[in-house]
Amino acid sequence: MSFLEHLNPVQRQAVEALDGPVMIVAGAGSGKTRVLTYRTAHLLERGVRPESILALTFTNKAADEMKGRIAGLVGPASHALWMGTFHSLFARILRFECEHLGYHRNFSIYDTDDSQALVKSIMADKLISQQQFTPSGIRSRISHAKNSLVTPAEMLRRAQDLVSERTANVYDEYERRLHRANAMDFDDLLLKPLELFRKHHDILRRYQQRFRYILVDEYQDTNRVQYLLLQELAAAHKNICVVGDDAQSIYAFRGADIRNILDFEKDYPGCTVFRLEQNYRSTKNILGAADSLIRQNVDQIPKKLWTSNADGDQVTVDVCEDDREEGRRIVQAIEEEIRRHKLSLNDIAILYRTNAQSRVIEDALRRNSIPYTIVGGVAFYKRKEIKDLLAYLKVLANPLDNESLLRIINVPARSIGDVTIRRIKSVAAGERLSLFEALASPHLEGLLADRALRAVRQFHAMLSKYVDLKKQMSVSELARALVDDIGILRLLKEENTAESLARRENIQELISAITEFTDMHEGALLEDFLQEVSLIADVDTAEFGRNAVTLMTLHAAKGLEFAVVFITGLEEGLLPISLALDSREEIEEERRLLYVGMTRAEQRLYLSHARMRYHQGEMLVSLRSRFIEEIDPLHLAYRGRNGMTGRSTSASTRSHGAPVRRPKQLVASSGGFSSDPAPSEPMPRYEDESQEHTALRVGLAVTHETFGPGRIVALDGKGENARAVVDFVSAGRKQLLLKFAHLRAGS
DNA sequence: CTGGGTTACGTTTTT
DNA sequence: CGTAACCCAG
Repeated sequence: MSFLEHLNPVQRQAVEALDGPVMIVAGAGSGKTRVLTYRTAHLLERGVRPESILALTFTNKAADEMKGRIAGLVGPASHALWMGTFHSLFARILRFECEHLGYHRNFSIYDTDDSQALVKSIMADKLISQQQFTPSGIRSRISHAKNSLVTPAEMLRRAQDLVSERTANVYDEYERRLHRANAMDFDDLLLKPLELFRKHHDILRRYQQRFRYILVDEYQDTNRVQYLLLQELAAAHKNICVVGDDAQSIYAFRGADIRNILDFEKDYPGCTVFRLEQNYRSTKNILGAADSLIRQNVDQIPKKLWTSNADGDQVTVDVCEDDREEGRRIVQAIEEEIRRHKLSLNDIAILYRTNAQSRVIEDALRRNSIPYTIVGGVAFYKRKEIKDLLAYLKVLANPLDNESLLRIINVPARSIGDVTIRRIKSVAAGERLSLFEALASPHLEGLLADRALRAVRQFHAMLSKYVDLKKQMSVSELARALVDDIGILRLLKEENTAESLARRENIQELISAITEFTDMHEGALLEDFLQEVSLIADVDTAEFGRNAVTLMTLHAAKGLEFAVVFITGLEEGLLPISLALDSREEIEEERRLLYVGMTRAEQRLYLSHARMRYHQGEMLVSLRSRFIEEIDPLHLAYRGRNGMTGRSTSASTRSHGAPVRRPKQLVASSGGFSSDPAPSEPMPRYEDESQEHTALRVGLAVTHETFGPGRIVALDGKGENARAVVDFVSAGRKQLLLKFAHLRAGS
């Protein structure tokens, strides 16, 4: 086997130990993905059929990439592998088996928003105060209970306080309504298969026989239910191989249970453990910095990660006045990176703790015409117009889906208001009908006003028509016809705002996505498409290919790598985040999160913090994160403001600060940071930047069409975003976008 | 019932 | 700051 030569001795052993339980403790950047792909390829070469291999990854994208690499090694057999996320693979199994559990094959998948809407309406029905208990709080308690296999009855029995009691109450009804709507939430996609396996031993045996080899990536982030599922499936043959790194466990908040990795040796006696400790990704300085940080954690498996890579530069710590300066400095550093190291923009990532932090950074990038892509944020499939259209399709796929029906019953507005909806609900409850059926109930006559009744009947007729049509049409034909019928494109066109036009494009994009899906999967059903979109993660949709800087949360960065990484907002209250400050365990998770971010970097790493930052519209003063103090200063180079180097004043007074060894290479700066004069080579241009406003300067007298004569007091921004602040003689001070303002020189 | 307008409110991370 | 819930006039 030729490809085994590309592995170091431990990696090779891990690839070759095919039978029996195996745990691979894989440090950051230690070639874990390579081991997983080679191991899978090795299994295939040994004659194991691809359908017998179950490989669980953290994102769909990771699965696709791995499939691609395996295809490169062993050819198209890789397509038949069962490779994907826990949620998508078990949803697939449920499509086959759910009838054993009393569901129809066309069941809906409720995302977090759908679940929360359901919780909310149950609370409203039960007259539970939504001020006292928030729907989102109750929803997450229910989810937590489900993942701990606690039933509503058990929860009620154990309830010590009012919240638990109320939650148990809602939980009970929640489960009932989900089932009646032929719907499953995210948790059910794992719980129901477990229930299935436990109730039907014959089915379990079938799957045990099918999946003779199981591989699990990112094992440190599995939760209890996932662990139990694996236990059931692997019980017969014990050919289970898990790969993980306790230092990169960052999902405890959603139930990931570190015990799964710590107890693996106990659960599978006689298992073989391999430790991948050589890092191939980062420089010595980056790895040393990350390692000195993670050492502060008490809960961890001791390990020594090392690298034979070059020393590289020290990790840069940018001390900024405020968040806007942080943005400016990142821009400067990016421009410098590109110029000096000949990197392209997609070698660069900017990471942050919370999505809200992206805005300031985006502003800075946009002002300087640096293209970027955001992973997550308001993802495509979470946009209103997209969710609305998907809700229509969900109703067509599963007419029992009440939540989706409620979402669209009056979208676009068709005169079915709150009162009407409440009456329809009461008819549905009285006659034990789904909402969809209730729309056609004769009992609505006399109960509803004429106008409302007509609207309801018309709505029902339209939906019924498409429920019938879906049997004859392909999914994409159905979607096109539906969009036409709703007239949503026309409505958005009439609105004719920048926003409505963007929405129009989004809807058209969704239609192309559906078309693409139907082209790729022959005979695909509506529910197959809906399942796919329900389970895609933000990272799955990110385009890393195009020439742009990548922005994302630290969580989303897991599993990725970049030549240059910026981690922003290293401040107390932000990283570690304020909500995590009161327990050691939570702070340790924050520390691991930073560790994950730092170990994404290959060549250079920048950490930054701001002394002041806008938080909910208010300027707040923040302290430098304790995590910076914990990093061995040998690996750090500070860049203060105004050319000052060393620690900022606020930090130097902290009692924690042991005498600091002077970093070797302090980089002096004057406005910029480079100690050597900037090369005369021009800055790279990313977009066509118009130079048409260069004649304008501060102090120049100008005239505006409507505001009349005035004088420029400030200029800001570049290209499309160039702005001027002008003092007008009669209209006062205005800020204008030059693109629109058409200022003329002279008065 | 709709739409405009206001105010209140919140913010961790995500399959 | 940005969104979501809420209120009121038509």
